[in-house]
Amino acid sequence: MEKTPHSEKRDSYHHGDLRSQLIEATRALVEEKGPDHFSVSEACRRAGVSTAAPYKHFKSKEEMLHAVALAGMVRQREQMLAELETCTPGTLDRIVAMGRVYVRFAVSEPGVFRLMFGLSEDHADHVDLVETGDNTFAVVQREVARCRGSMTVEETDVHQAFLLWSFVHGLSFLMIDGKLTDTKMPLDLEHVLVDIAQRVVGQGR
Amino acid sequence: MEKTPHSEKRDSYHHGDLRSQLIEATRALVEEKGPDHFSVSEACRRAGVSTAAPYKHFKSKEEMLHAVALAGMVRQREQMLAELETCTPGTLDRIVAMGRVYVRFAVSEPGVFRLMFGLSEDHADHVDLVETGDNTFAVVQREVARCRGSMTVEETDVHQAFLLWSFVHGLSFLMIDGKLTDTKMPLDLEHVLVDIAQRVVGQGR
DNA sequence: ATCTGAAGTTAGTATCGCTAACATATGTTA
DNA sequence: TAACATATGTTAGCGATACTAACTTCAGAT
Repeated sequence: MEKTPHSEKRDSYHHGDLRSQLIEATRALVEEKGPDHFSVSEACRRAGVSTAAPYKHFKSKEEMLHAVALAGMVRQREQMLAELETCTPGTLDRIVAMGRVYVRFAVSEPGVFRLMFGLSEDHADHVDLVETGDNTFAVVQREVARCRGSMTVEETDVHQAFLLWSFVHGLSFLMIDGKLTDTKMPLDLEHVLVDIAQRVVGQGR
Repeated sequence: MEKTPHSEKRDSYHHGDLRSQLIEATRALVEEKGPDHFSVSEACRRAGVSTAAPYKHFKSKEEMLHAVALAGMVRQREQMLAELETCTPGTLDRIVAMGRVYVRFAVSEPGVFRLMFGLSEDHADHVDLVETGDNTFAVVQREVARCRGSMTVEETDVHQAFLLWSFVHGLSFLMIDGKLTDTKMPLDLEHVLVDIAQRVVGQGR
């Protein structure tokens, strides 16, 4: 009674793992075609089920995309924490590392990144998305405070963390939008990240 | 033989001004429903024509959205140049003013702003979009150079202009995505813009 | 052994993007 | 002025899509 991996034919009427396989199919399609050209039908074809099946697990197309977006935020956060492990505490290195992860994620998963931020969906009413985002942002704030040698987050830390976030967020979008062709804007990412970290965190205020 | 304004019934078989009215209807709908919930049919209803009519003027839905995006970029650029008129040359004021316009545009026309940047469409192959964007960016570079007291744009100016652009771009997206609820992040936009301008342009490198 | 509910299916609806074929008006030219 | 060519509308229809309703399958609890 082997379970069906990916999109192969089932031997049993029930699928067994449809929800997570639909999420994976959705994620893959969002990357391949872009979030605005994703279709539920195609995800169904990949998962090898009828087009009505998803509605036993999600109440709409939007909810499927939402699940993918949430998984993306969690992944992004995990990558961030992992990268932090490699840097010594209280240094600018850690700020730079977080920015590197942010941009790297956007570039390697532009479809999901757009889902997480670029869509017109009002994310404000999706509590889980907001919470995960806040959670990640809190990590940045903490690191900024530590650069100051403080263990508690003050208002200046929030301010600086916010400047950093805006910057890497914009940088990520510009990169995945192809606004930075190598010809007209040769970009040394590492250099830029260090530069901005110094300008923002390196000199207080 | 009065021409039909907006979506009222025509007295003649031909519309007379369909192309521009479709663009306007598209723009309005993109704002109201978001770029991802725009439909050609609905634009047709607004313009008071059949659903096949647009295809005499645009070859696809994408091209309609593209036209709206382009118009948006032009509008944004015009607002920028207008605002510059009000500031004395060679001052940080001008940098701040451009940032203010950028963010203000995004906030007041989030739908169009997302069309201009947030979509997965590969804008790189739409020459007109790229050119308009480059054109606007060149203005920023020039202003940065002038802050240095130089009339010619050097590499450092390009670098700094790029940092500024990334920042306001990210800030704009975070704002329209509702990531900055007033409660958790009370944002004094003007203060933030001045701060970032000083950090980036105010001290060379 | 039966019942119940979760998780599939088929079939069908409304909407959408787009095309083909046809209709109408307008401006050019004989 | 009449005929034609062209631009710009229309209707009708196709295939894809999101979603629902009603039915089927199957596993687990009693």
